[in-house]
Amino acid sequence: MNILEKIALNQNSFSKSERKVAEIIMAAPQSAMHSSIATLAKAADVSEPTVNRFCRRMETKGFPDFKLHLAQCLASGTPYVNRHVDEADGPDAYSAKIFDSTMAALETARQHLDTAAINRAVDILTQARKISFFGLGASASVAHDAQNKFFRFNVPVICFDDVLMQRMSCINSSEGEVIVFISHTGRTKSHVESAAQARNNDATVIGITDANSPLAQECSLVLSLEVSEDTDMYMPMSSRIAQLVLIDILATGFTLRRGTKFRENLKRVKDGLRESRFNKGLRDH
Amino acid sequence: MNILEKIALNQNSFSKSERKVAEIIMAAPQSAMHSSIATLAKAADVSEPTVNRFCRRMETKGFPDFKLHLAQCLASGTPYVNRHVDEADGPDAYSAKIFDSTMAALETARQHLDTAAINRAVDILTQARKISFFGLGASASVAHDAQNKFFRFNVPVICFDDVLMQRMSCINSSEGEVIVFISHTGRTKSHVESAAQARNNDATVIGITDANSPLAQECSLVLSLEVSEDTDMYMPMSSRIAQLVLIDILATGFTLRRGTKFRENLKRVKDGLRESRFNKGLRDH
DNA sequence: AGCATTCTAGTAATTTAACTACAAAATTAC
DNA sequence: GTAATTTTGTAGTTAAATTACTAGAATGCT
Repeated sequence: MNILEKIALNQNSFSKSERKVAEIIMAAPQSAMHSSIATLAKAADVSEPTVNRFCRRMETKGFPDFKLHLAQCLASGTPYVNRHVDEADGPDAYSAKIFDSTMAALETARQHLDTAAINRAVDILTQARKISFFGLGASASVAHDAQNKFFRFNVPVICFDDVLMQRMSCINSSEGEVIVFISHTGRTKSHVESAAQARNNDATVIGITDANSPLAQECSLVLSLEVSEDTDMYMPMSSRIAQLVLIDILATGFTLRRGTKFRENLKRVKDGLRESRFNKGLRDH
Repeated sequence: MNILEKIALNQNSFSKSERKVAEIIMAAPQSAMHSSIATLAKAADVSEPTVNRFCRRMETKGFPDFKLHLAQCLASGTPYVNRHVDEADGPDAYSAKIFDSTMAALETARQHLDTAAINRAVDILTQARKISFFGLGASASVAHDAQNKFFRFNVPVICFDDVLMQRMSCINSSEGEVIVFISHTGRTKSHVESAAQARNNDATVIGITDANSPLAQECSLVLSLEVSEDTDMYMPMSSRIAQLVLIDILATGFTLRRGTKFRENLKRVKDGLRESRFNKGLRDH
């Protein structure tokens, strides 16, 4: 937890002078960071040891250490203590909050990433005869994106965002095929059933989903994304982004595994897009 | 520029003792951050003022200030100075690097965000009779995602990832319609032409694209995303993520503008998804 | 209500860290 | 090889942070 959040959280349990210190810091963390203990104490109208005690209560070694913590949590842009979008927020506020919560989600996702599982997934994908990506709702666009990425690798890849097509595809699946199910909750009935079907046909099933979900039970390999509390107001936000980054990681692992020669393919695809562009066309859409 | 990069950059122009200091810091920035000037001086086998002078040369106010800078650049996880994926990288390394570069991209995107433009875009979207999202290639999945989000708002929304459908749709467009073109480069010929067509029919054209592109010229409003150097190896990565976050921001702005009552709609949509789930179904896919 | 106990805050003293001024050594230029 | 300049270190100074102790406020108990 970052230090400003911690201050905000404990605000109730503070004593009178501690609250004064907290307020001064919260009001202008940037300037608090650059103040000496004496300056800050004067600003909060308390004594220096009070400030010091405050720092200690926040589980830091002392004032200088406290400033380091403060610096770290101010490092990434706006110090929004509360990442939840509020009704009264203007464009500045809600934009910053959404960026904040997205980045926080990515940070936790990174920390909980199981690179061994990723490595195994890359193994499986590189050896696949055919790769399918299945997603529904918000996860459908992630599946589309995955298709777009793996399509460039010149491997048979397909993407379905439709329950029936997914089911049919699973019924006809066979050994050597890899099916990647993308689902944040892992509780979509049709996904669970389709995954079971595919496993039955000896296809390999990879789940990008919650580790403790019914879908995870049916998978040969689970890539779980621990995303910090979804901040979304009734909409998937951070989870989706984390899934996309995971796709990027898998795609990168894939190209690295395939070696240098293979990467020339990618360049060809990219160059091939040029003529559909107005000059300067060096990048993708 | 972050302070570690700056040190790495100036490494050549350092004197003998300065280099010693630099090396100690680069080798263990985390511990340097928590050291006193005396400890660090001893570790580098130089005198204290040398360390102090080093800090000043790095354009900081002194040692404590230097430590703050250090803290800030160590704040977001691993201090990978080089974020580019290397052939020799293992799963740990490339995963970390992709997370790093994605987050760095979001950080720059946030800093360059034009919230006034966002506010205007929200204005336009809330008043639209019909909203269309157009994307091709990697941007197609962003368009799909946008559709998924705005669909929940119970407004007429459509998404095309096909050149011909996009063109036809533009030909039939009229006043009151809003068309959002998503394109990283803004140089896709068909997009530019379709946008011009739509403008001709008095439809409102919003571009999520490069501000200095041909497409931007044709737009009523441009939302540009300044994304730090794309780290991708022949594939779009960070740009896409930033676009999605922008969609989240627009969607959030939309719901806020529509007010509390409107938000009950969203809850209904969410609750409606329940029965397609195995118990515990509180979230989207 | 009054006394005691505990918790809180401030003063003053101490310790520690950071910085300055100056001098010596080393490097470079001529 | 000497002078000039740059680099580095020593010693002293100042400032900042922390500790120990004491006064005051709040709470609890009889």
